[in-house]
Parts: sequence; C-alpha cells; structure tokens
Amino acid sequence: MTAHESERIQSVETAFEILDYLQHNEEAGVTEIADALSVSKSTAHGHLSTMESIGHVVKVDGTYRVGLSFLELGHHARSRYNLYESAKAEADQLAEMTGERCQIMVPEGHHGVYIYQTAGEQAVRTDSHIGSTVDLHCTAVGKCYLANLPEDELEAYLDDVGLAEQTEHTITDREAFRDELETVRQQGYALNREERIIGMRAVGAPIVTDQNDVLGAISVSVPTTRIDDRAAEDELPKQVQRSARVIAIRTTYS
Amino acid sequence: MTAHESERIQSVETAFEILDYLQHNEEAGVTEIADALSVSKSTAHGHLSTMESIGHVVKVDGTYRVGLSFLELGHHARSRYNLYESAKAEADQLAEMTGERCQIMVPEGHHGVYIYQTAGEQAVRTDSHIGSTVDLHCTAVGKCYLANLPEDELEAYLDDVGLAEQTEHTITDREAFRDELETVRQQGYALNREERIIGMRAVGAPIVTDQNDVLGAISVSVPTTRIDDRAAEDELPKQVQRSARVIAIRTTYS
DNA sequence: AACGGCGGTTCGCTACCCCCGAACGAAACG
DNA sequence: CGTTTCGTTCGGGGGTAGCGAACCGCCGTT
Repeated sequence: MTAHESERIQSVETAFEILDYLQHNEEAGVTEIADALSVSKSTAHGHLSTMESIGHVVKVDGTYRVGLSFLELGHHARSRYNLYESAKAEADQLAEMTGERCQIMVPEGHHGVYIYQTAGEQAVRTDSHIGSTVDLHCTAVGKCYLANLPEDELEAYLDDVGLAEQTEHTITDREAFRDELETVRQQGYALNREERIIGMRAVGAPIVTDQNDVLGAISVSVPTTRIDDRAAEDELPKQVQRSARVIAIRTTYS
Repeated sequence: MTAHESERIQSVETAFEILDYLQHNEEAGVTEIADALSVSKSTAHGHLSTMESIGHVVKVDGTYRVGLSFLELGHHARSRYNLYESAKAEADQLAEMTGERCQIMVPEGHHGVYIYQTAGEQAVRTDSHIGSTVDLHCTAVGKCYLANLPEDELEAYLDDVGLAEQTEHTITDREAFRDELETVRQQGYALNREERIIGMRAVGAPIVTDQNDVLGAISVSVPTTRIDDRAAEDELPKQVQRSARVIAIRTTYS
C-alpha cells in the first residue's frame, strides 16, 4: 500500500468524514457534525458550504444532507464494469427462480463491493445492499474471487487483511482457509455456511473470462431455516454456476 | 443562496474537480489530471493518494479511477426519497406498456435529478441517465414541478436560473413560460415538444401528496418519429397521470 | 544491454489559507 | 420578553497545502 500517512490532505479527509457522517445520519446540522468530528463549528460550516456550492451537499430547512449528485458518480464508477449490464438481467432471473436474494460482487482494493442486488419473493432483508463493501474471506462471492487468485496475491491479501472472525463459523485458520479455497476451485462454486451472519447461508460462483480472469462473482443467499443440505449442495450450485457462465459469455461478447 | 465565494475551501474544491475529471474520463494519470486542472503534479498526487487511502479512488495499473464507494453514497442519498421505492415498479410498468423510456425526477437545488430511469422495448438511447441533472424549464418533469410551485419560489427560480435556450423550441420568454405553466396546472400534465433535444418529445405528470406537496414527477420520452399528436395529447397523458397517482398513493402509505 | 524519455513519487520550503475561538444574528422555547 | 440554541461571520496565527525540483522505476528504442 502506498500513500504514506504524511501525504494526506487533511481538509479533504474531513470533507469526506463529513459526507460519511451525513450518510449514516440522514441529515445533520453544523453543530452536531462539528461535535461528532471534533472540529470547530466554523470549520464544519466551511466544508459544508463549500460542498453545498458544488452541489454535493444540500441544505433543507437548515440541516444538511448528501446530494443526489453522488448517484451519478456512483453509476459512472459502476458503468466501467461492463459486468453490471450483462449480469443484471441474469441476476434478476436467478432471484426469481430461487425466490431468494441474489447479488453480484466485484473486487475492489482488498474488499468486495456489491454492484447489484435483487430480491426474490421470499428473500429476507439483510444489512447488505448495492454499494456495500464486504470482507472476502467470509462470503461466498469473496471466496470465489480469492480461490482464483495467483498465490502471491492471495498471500498479500492474507497478510494485509487477515481472516477476522465474524461468527463462530468463520474460517480463521490460514491452512483451513487454503483448503477451503482448494475445495472451491475443485467444485467450481463456493458455499458460505453462516460464516458472516448467523442464520444465513449462500452459494456463489465465480464469473471468469476465457483468459481465466475473475471479473467478479454471483451468489444467492438463503436463510438456514429454508434450506436443506441437498438443495444447498446440489441444485442451487448448479443454477448459480449456470448463471455465472451465462454472464461470463455475455460480458465477453458485448 | 448563501455561501459567499470567500468561504470556500480550495483543497476540497480541487478534490472534487479531480473526481469530476475522473468521472468524465474513466481513468487518468497524475500528470494528465495535473495538466487538465492546472495544478502541480505533486498536488494532484497528494489529492489522489488521499482519496485512495479513504477508498474513494482506486489505482489500477498506475492509473486512477473513481471508486465504487460512491455507489453506496449515492444510493443512501436516494433512499431518503421514499419516492424511489414506491415509484420504481410503476415506472417499469409504464415503460413496458408504452415501450418507451420512462423516468422519475425529483427536484434538488434548482435542478432536477433523475432518480430512476427505465427503458421499454423500443426506447431510444438518450444522454440522460440515473443521477443526471437537468434544467427544469425545458423538460416535462421540470415543468410539472415548477407549475406546482408557490409564486415567490418560482420567481426566485426564474431570477436565479432563467430560461436558457436549448433548442429552437425552448420557451425562453418569461410570460410565455408562465402561460405554459398555467396550461400544465389546468391539464394536470406537461408536454415537452423538442424543447431540450430536437427529435424528442415527452409527457410528464407531477407526483403530488394529499397536502399538495410536489414530491417529483414521472415522464415518458418518445422520439418524434414515433408519435402522432393524438396519442401524445390524449392517451399517453392519461397513462402517465394514472401512474403518477398510483405512485403518490403508494408513497403516502408506506 | 545501455540509453533516453515519460510518468509517478518524494522532498523541502514558503506563502497562503485552513482552522480555531469568539462574537454576532436569528430563530425556537419557556 | 428573556434565554437558549444553532447557524453564520470575522480576524489572527500556526499549520499545511501547493509548488518546483529532484528522484526513481518503467517503458520502448537503438
């Protein structure tokens, strides 16, 4: 990782801290933000009015909110991954067929980002949504990605990020994790057995090009109350893998 | 408008200028950005590495891109408008029925922003997409909004923004524009007759609550080659208005 | 394989400007 | 009507953002 700590521009950092605060609090006033970030009121005010003049922050009734301009920025960022356009319809179909929640993930800087998510009829609500970043080691999509990584990059990932325990089922042992990835490679799909959230399982498959590049992964999440082992390890993987292949083909020829 | 020009924080402004540049250029290097924005290489580098460390910018193969983190920010911003959730399905349906392009707009700071857009079978591609900001005076959705504004706010809008000519059909005369808004109020829907783009017409209807607040507007865009005046001024408006009413009801009871 | 050019990164200095604290103005509350 | 609270404005000092130059690594070239 580059970016020596010294080379950071403070005012830019606080600007984004403010946006971050606004994101998690819907709306807020100058004083509230200043207190939360331990800066003076005038500083917070300066940042807010600067961002307001650009249009990235909006003031309604005296309180500030993040502007809709980020919608455009986010969509532009996503449009670079032509995976999105080719995967959307297929994900919808998979969600409808299974009735469950389906998501598309791409890797970005040692994390995974859901670039699409769609819910079938019986899908349960989760904490993840479009734009969410998730750890790679405890999700089906993440393991799909890591399993297809060259050895040295995997090593770098494990050194940098590690295998933080999310639930009692999270694989935290390095050797066990390598074994798990080997299994993923052999099966061609990955399982998540309550490794991130108790009560949630998932089946994911990697989306790979002809040149064996992993563009991302697709997965279906199912609550444990609604899944039996046979379906989880037989039918569902087949469906997910089929979708992944369709997406891969569609992505390369577009 | 508050925010005296003096009260702006430069480094924050350039940070967003860099993001803006990246948005319009997919990817770029330090030197390229520095030249484009007339700042030194080291300055550009400082900004980029700062934003990279936060995760808002990503470096791949030595060139920088906007990060997917903005997807989350954008979606959060949109989720405040519960209009989105309640309007999405209805817009899809309208697009499918008409076969044309359909969009949902909300006002934000003297502009309109498309928070959703969906394309029917025969829909043509346009320059607008989710997150686009558009002028209010030369779009069907915008006129719907302006028509429902109290007089003083409309006055303020006209003073601030004006009626810039986009095509030869744009209404630029202030009196003519007031008349147009009066027509919109009486009909309950608005037309766009190639006022923003030559070759494109649109029909829009306001989404209003019981308390007569205008939450936004919905519209259908149709190329002139495929529309006869009867449909444009009879059937289509009815459909759009129906959708607008459905959305309004769904929004208030959710 | 040595060379030259290009672009990204680092370094040190200086002028500038960002941050702070305090004062002001304006609402909302009792 | 006094009081509190919050947003906004103002001036000064310390820090820092920005610059230019030097450094370095990666190309393609000869």
